[in-house]
Amino acid sequence: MTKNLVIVESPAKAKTIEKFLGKDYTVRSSFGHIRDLDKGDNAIDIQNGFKPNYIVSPDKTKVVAELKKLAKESETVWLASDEDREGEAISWHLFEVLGLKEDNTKRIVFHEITKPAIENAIKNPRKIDKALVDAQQARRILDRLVGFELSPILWKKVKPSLSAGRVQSVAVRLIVEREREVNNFNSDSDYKIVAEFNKRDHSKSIKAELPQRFKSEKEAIDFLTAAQDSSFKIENIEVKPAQRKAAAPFTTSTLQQEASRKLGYPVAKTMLLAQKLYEAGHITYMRTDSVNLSETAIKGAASEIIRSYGKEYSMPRNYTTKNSSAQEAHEAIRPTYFENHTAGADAQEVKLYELIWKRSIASQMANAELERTVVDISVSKANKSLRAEGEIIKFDGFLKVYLEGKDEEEDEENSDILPPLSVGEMLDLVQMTSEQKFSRAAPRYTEASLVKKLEELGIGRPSTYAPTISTIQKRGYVIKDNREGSTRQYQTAVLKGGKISVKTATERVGVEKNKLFPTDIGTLVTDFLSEHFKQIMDYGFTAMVEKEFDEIAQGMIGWTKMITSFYTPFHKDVDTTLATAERVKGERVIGTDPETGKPVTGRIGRYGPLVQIGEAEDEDKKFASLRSGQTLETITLEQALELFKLPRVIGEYKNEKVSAAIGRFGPYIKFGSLFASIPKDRDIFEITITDAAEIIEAKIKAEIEKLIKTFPEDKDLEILKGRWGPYIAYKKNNFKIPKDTVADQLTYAQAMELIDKQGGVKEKKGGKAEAPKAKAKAKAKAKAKK
DNA sequence: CAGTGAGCGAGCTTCCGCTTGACTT
Repeated sequence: MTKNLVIVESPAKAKTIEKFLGKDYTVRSSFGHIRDLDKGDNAIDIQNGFKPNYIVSPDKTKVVAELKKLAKESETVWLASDEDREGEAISWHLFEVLGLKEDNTKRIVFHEITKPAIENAIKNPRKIDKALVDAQQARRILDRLVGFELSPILWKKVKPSLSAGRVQSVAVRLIVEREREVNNFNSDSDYKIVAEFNKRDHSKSIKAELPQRFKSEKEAIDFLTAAQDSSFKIENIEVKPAQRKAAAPFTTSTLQQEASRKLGYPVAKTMLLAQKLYEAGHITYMRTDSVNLSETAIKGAASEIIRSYGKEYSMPRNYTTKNSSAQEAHEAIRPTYFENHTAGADAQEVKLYELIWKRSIASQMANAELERTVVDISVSKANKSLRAEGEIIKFDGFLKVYLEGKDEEEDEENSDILPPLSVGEMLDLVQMTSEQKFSRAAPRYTEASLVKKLEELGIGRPSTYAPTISTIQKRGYVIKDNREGSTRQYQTAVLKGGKISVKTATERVGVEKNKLFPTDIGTLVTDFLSEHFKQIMDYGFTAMVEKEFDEIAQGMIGWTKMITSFYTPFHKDVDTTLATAERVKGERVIGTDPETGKPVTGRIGRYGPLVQIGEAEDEDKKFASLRSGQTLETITLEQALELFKLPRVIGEYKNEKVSAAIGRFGPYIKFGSLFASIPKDRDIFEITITDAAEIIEAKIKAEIEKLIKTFPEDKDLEILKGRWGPYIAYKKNNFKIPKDTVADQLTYAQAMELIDKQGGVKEKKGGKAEAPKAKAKAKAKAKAKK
């Protein structure tokens, strides 16, 4: 029997709060939402005012049963879910499902998990805000309607199992459009002049740059020629104080960006590690859009800063959230205890904690005081001056612990420390260089920079950024990929020792690592949706409906009215599209095959993008799959024709035919029934039989080494060596071997016991990726029999 | 894991947001 039952959303939070409240209070968690729209077609009764049919989520039945029991035994139930739209809805669903009574149910909210905040909340209970709940219902229902009416159109018109939605479809669109920008970008170039001078006494050197750039190489060389006979004089020195301010403490989005820039973590990894730090009590909640810090936190940071760095480094303050879509139910992400400079269970957690600690501490530290110096150096024979810039730090302030990273490497800044200089001083030229510089297209998105963009557009929430990124990759709309880039020539000219030498140099361009690229399906679906559902694909759509949700929350408009006025025209578009739109295959004429004179076309086939020689009705038409990194939109005729040169027979080895081709996992060599991947540094078209033999032998050796042990008792049982060390393979299932067991000494009985302990052999479920493949195989076999 | 690319066409897929485990390679 408990007097008070408090329900929060997260179990870690429940644990902390229970400590604050004492023994009269039992604190439990709902583990987020407990109820959702039913799965199938009867989730929303559209005819009947969009009446939602909610069911308790299958994985929540246990939690709900327990909460129900506790609620019945309690005098008062305190609904303490988050203070935002979703949190209010969670409270309402709890009220409904647990069968609570108005007179002993109290709704409370707090933005920070501190004792005063919670005590204050208990003193100021209120009722469930039904208008806010309605806003959430509108949000939920709109998302379901959009997602579950658009996706089936894609199944019919593009490909089965695809998906579309308010958030994901726009995320893909961003990537598709950025890719087109990059591919259509016409780079132009100009010429940058940099110079290095010595002081007359040769004590120090100074780097300077011409602030303007020249449009042509001729102008640049003319300038160097003028400089050849010039003298160089300091005309002006300007010294200005400047300040740098620390960045605000982390939100989910900025944490993901910074962990990506500084630690190279994908967003999902950052969230996983942050979750662990949170559960261990090291940091505050990691899904937040707020930069707010509690008073306790600000005080804690200040005393830690004073203790570690001194009083002059402390500058307590709070930040305001710029993003208007923020709901601010939580604090910023910060260490729970600032005195812990390090925390975490493994190296990766430790690094993330350190980042959070530094960022939070820095946000409470003094501004850095700088002194910027700008020096103008005249060139006597030219009507232009060079500029040298220097920066010195007078007081480091927050820079002592932390500086925010940047997304793009900018041109190297010449903000060195300048030596003492005086106006009128003459300088000696060491050398002056003109270099051709090319303009760059907007950079492709990384996972983290896409999150940043989505947040700017108000699309998605802290809890969904990482899942959205993973969904659009899982659906095959987007892939995270690398590009080796290509070389480009550029012109340079150097003036040194009174002579000008001109030369052509090369640089590497277009190198990409872990960037998001659209696939052909992603491009196709984006174009299709943009054509038929302009409104949903509009970058401002979410912001617009958010405004309406706010109006619902303020009681200015009923939620069914809002949904009706959205749904009526939307559903009409759905019907029209279903009835009139052609099935899309992304067909494109690439060119003509010079050998046969037949057209070469590209399109999306059942198994992905392909190129074809010959018309559809041609008996002898030929197909070839595109290689990874190639797209229908950008493939050239030359590249397409290349694809038909495979599979290629290399020769014979040990009386078996050896051929090379490209499969799902890249280039491979086939030798009898053996497949061996071709290493990345070998070209599939140039590989010789000697190279092939080497690869084959290496593969055979690896296959033998892979097999650690077999058992006479059961030939299905094998001990294999995998990427993560030894494991047990049995009837298509894999099982772990405990670390303290020596794999090659396992007996049959021990192995079977391990299998049993780990749940035994299960029928392989038709996983999403597997099912269609298995089906295709079965079909291919059926065909072969005929 | 790997060479297909239509077609009989069953029955399935799918959204966004709130939370953690329970899984496997």
